[in-house]
Amino acid sequence: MKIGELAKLTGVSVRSIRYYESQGLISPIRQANGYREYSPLAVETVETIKLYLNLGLSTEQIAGFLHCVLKNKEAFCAEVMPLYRSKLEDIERQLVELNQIKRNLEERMASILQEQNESSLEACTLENLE
Amino acid sequence: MKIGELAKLTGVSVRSIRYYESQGLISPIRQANGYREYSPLAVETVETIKLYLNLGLSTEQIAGFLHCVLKNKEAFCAEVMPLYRSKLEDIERQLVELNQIKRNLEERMASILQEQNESSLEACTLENLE
DNA sequence: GTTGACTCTTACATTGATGTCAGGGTTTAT
DNA sequence: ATAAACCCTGACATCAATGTAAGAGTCAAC
Repeated sequence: MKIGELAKLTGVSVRSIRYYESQGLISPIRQANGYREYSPLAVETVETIKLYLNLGLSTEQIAGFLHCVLKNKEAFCAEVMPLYRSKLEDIERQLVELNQIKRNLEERMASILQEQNESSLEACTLENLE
Repeated sequence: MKIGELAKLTGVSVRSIRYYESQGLISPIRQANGYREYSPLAVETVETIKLYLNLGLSTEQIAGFLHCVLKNKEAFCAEVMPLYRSKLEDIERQLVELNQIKRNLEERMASILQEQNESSLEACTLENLE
């Protein structure tokens, strides 16, 4: 099949499929006219790439084990587990950082609201005294 | 003071201070020789910029309220609270997304470990039968 | 044989704060 | 007066996947 059809079948843009090729993730043969020709298996390949990209892995990381996981179960690809571990550590670091920022934001918001309340209380008191 | 001194006092690189200026966050006067001249108050300005950057706000957003918060308490700067709210929403979206990815990763890791365990159990059984 | 729908390659844009470098002026201390 | 240390502007690089567009070739249908 041609690249446009592969794009439709997978929901991935033509641009992205060509990019995956430039990163060594997929290698279509070329027809006499220069068009890329994909086997039906390419659909699974692209779906697999999508899956790993959605897990936050980079194309470079995916390139390291894609061949293996297309032929075997993940459990038999030794490269996968260490990547998952380090990705998980990344994510946990990001979660810590985001939660820290979140707490800081919430504290600042709370203190703004408190100051505003105090101001309106003052105002009310003044009004009451008048 | 000159830019190098301001950089040392604040721990912010000269490059970044110039960048803040290009974004309209700080406006030193120029000496006859073209050098930037900062008042002592610039230290507080840069520290304040740092604080908001660390909260994840962009220089563009900071530009919208920096003048106000340098003169008043945050609670009196109407622009601040809406920004905090939308930033908090951003962060909560990111937390949801990261947690989703984390769960997916952990599931995949668990199933890999399980398959590997099953494999080694099989192996052991075979050995025992020999 | 012409038009429309594909395809090709190449290349720039996106995002945003920061690093770094080049080429050139200024100041300060020796 | 010279060297070291500073300052200036301008510009490119970073990260990474994707969008977009130009200019050109191919193919199918009418």
